[in-house]
Amino acid sequence: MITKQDIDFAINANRKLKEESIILSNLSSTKFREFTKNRLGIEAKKVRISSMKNTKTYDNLLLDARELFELGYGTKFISLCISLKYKMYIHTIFFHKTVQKNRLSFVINDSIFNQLDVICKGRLFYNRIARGIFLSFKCKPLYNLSKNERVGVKIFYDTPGNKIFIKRDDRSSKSLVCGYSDIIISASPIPKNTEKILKFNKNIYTSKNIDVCFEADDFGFDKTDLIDDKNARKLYPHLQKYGFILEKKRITCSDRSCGDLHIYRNGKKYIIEISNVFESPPTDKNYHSAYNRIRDNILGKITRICLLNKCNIIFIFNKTLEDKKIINEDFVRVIEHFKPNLILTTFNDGWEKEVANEIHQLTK
DNA sequence: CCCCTCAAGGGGCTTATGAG
DNA sequence: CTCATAAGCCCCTTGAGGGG
Repeated sequence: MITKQDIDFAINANRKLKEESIILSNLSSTKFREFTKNRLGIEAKKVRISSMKNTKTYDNLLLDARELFELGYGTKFISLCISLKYKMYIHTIFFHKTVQKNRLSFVINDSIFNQLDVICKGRLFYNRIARGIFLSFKCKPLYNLSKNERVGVKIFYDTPGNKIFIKRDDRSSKSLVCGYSDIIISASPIPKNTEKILKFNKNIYTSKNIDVCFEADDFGFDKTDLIDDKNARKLYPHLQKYGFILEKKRITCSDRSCGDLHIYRNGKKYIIEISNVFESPPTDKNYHSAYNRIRDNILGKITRICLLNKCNIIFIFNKTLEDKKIINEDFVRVIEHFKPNLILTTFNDGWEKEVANEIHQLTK
C-alpha cells in the first residue's frame, strides 16, 4: 500500500534534487545513492532487482508500483518513490517493463456513477498549446476548498463518455486547479471517442459538455451546501422536513430558465424560483424606471420558466409585489395566462420556515 | 458569467546502445 | 542475458488572461 506519506516524501526529495539541478530524467543510480546519503541520511542498498524475484518484498514492491501507476504517476516518479521507500535504486526501465501501461482501463467505470449525489455542468476542452484535454466546471464551495489546500482527485468516465466522476484521493497525481473563475482538472486519459471530437481539428478550440458527478460528502460537504442560490440554500433544509428530496443535478446561475431549486416529493417534480426583487429598494429619483425594471424582471422569469419547463412551478417573490406600482395591465394579463403558483413573503427573519410550510400546503 | 486562448516546464514513453 | 544510461519526441500539469 502506497501512502500519502510515501508520495509526499518522494515529492519533497524531487524538490531537493532540483535544488541540486538534478531532474528525474538525469537521475542515475550513483547520483541517487549520493543524494540519499548526503541529503536524507539514507544508505541505499546496491541490489540487483532480478535477485529478489519470488520474495515477499519483490511482490509488495510491484503492487506499490502498480498502485502509483493507477494514481497517475509514470515510470520516473515511480522509480524515485519506490527507490526511496525500499531504500534501493531501481531504474525506470524495470517499471516500464513490469507495470501495465493501459491507463484508460483504470478510468472507465460505469458502476461508480451509482454513488453520485451531485451533478454539475462541465466542459471538456482542448488546449492546443499544452496539447491536452481538460475539464472545467464551476462549484463555489469546491473552488474555495481547492484554493486553500491541494485537493487530489481521481477521475472516471462512463462508457459513452458523457459523464465524468471525480473522486477525492489526495495521493493522486491529479488535483483540482483553481482557474480564473472555475475549477480545472486535466482530463487525461481521454476515452478515444471523446478525444476524436475534441482533437478533430487541432487549430480549432472546441468543447464538449459533460456532467461532472461526485459525492458532496467526499469533499467534506453536505449536498445542501452545494445549492447555488443563496435563498434556495436557506429554504431547502425546511422543505426537507416535509419530505421533499433534492435533485442531484445542481442548478447554477447560468441555468436562467431552470429556476433555483429542483425538488421531488411522491414522484412529482417541483421547480422553485426565488427572487427577492426588493433586496435593494429603489431610490426616489429613478423610481419609475426601477419599478418598470422589476416588473419586467418578474414577468420575464415567469414567462421563461413556465414556458420551458413541464412540471409544477412555484414562484417566491417579495410581498411588496402587491404594490400597485408593479401591477399594470400587462402584468395582470401575463399572470392570467400562465397562472403560476405564487408565494409572497417579506424575506424577514424566519421567512424560509413559513414559505416551506406554504409550499407543503400547496402541494399536498 | 460563459466560453475561449495562451504558455512554461518537466515528466512520460520508447528505443538504441553499451556495460556488467 | 540483465540492467543502466542517454536521448528525443510526446504528453500532462499547473497556471494566467480576456472578449463578448
